[in-house]
Amino acid sequence: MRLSQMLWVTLREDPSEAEIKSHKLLLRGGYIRRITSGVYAYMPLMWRVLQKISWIVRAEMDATGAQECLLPQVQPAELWQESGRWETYTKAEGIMFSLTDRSNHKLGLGPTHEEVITAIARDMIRSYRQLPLNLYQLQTKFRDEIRPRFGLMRGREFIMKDSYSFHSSEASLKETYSVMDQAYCNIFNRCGLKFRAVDADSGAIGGSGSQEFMVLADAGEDDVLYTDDGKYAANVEKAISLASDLVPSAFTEYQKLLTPNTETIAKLAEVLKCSATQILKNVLYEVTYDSGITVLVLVSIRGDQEVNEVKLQNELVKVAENYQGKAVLALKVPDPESQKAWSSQPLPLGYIPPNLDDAYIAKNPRVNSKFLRLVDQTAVDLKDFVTGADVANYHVVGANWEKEFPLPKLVVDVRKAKAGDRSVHDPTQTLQTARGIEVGHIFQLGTKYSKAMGATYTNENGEEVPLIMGCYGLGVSRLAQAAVEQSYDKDGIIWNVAIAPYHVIICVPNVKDSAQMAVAERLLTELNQAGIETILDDRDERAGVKFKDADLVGIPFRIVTGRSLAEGKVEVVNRATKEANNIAIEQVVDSLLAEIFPK
RNA sequence: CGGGAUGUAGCGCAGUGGUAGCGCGCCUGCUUUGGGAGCAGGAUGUCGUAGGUUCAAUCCCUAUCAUCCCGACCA
Repeated sequence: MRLSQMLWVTLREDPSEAEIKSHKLLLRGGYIRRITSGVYAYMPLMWRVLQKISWIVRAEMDATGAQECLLPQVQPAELWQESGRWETYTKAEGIMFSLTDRSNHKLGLGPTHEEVITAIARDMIRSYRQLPLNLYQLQTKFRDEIRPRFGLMRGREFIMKDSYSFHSSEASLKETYSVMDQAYCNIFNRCGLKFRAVDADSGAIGGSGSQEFMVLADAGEDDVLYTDDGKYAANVEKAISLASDLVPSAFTEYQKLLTPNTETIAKLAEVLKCSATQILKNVLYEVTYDSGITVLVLVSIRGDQEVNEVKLQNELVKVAENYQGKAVLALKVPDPESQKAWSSQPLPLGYIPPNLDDAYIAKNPRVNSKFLRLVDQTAVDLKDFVTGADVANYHVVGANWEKEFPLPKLVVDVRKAKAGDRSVHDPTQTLQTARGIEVGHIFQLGTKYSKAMGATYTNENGEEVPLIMGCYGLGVSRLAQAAVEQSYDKDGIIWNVAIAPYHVIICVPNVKDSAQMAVAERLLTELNQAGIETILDDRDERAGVKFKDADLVGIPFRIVTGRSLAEGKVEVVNRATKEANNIAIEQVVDSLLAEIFPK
């Protein structure tokens, strides 16, 4: 390929729309163009990178015995209604693009493919003899994200590898799950990424065990907690830890104290000269179920701890049937405006007790007449604690469960683990924190979808039972940008050889010098014939421009057919190290073969 | 969905109640040819869109659309 014939435009300055380095570099390097929010065109260089990653993914997936297929992007609402996800994926914060066809049928653009694959499995898998089975596809996914951002990091249209496995036993599922775990590690290693596998929440996809693969980078959207011994790593959404020790309370007598201007725990602890661990914090949430019922949730938790909303949401899903629902549509901390909508009188914000009276909300038909009261495990052990007095500017001290306040019946773990906490597996280890970009997520789904959609097979005993499933996702386009986020310098991108759009770029300092061009043409042919993907910068530009552009796009090796030609040599420069060597023209191919495909 | 910001040439940005400019890029010519060259000449704009105020609006007002950022943050 010759650059003079390629549609390729680099930018000197950072586009104002980009915030993080990888996004700026991909735009400046002419790799991507934004078409609308969260939707990008992949230009020729980008497409080569994506293809490289795709081939690595295919190779590793095929090696596990998985089979590639291609499922439809246009999916009927009926399938999603069967699984129970149509509502949660299209209403409220739902992320599925949905549409209606000419005959008034509802359709959705596939954000994921559990429904489609389960429908196929239901039709095609009849016997345990066909199991286990693992199908995968590489395809564009559509998700109407609440807030697309950072270029390919969170797009509304993106490329994903997803696979789905089917089993006749939990043991078989776990075996494939662990094979996928290994395959993912192989993929990320081959792409040259620094990553970490972490315990994860399974979210709306559902199921039991799940693990995320995080590319470590400060621009990542996820917080990862881990221990230095390498034995524990988890997404903060899922992470567990030991809470700090409870400081015994000095308040032995129950009394009500005037505590003005202590709406926050920090101020209260300062005024009362007590530890935040002795305070019982009562946090109000507003949850809306898919049944349309809104419930006000009062979470009591130790003052020094915070609520993990993902864990809280999982608890709320467990009790959804009490409110005729199956799923949570929205969960939020109500702001003063929405409080007005349902409270009969102003709430004593900052001074709320765990037994906040249902009378505040009982008269409003728009919300459930009673608070749903939850208490976090950490708060159950509190003695002689401090909490709100249900009146502005007053707190009570020396309070106890079942004496002044009834202990809520629902005891849950909704505590957010944080850096510095002691680890559960080894209390001498403390949790460290890092930012990560989620590029892969593997799940043990179990029978959630097969049961909902009636995907069964006949087992050894002649019984008809639901298929046991696993699913495994990998963000191809996100991985590409994550690789950039992890590997660049002041001059531009530094691609790993395995996923670089080309291995080598030949820069001709002066295209009007026929000797330079002749050598460049010869090397272009020889290198490509040797399997080294090479591009020739034959544009009529000055050398400096070509060097800047070559650095910006990050091709791993640069050949310069310049002044060293006098000695029958060309200069070979390593993009990552900037190391330059003059190598005899005849030896260039062998030398680069050794660098690019080391034994 | 809430909050904030921005829409002016391909990109980055100025600017003004009297019909618009800078840098880079682009085109032509000459010179130059190892780290985004120099000189000379040139082209490019419904000033996001729609209303309103005004003798006059890119500028002021209203609405709308788009894009980006922050938040779904704890009593």
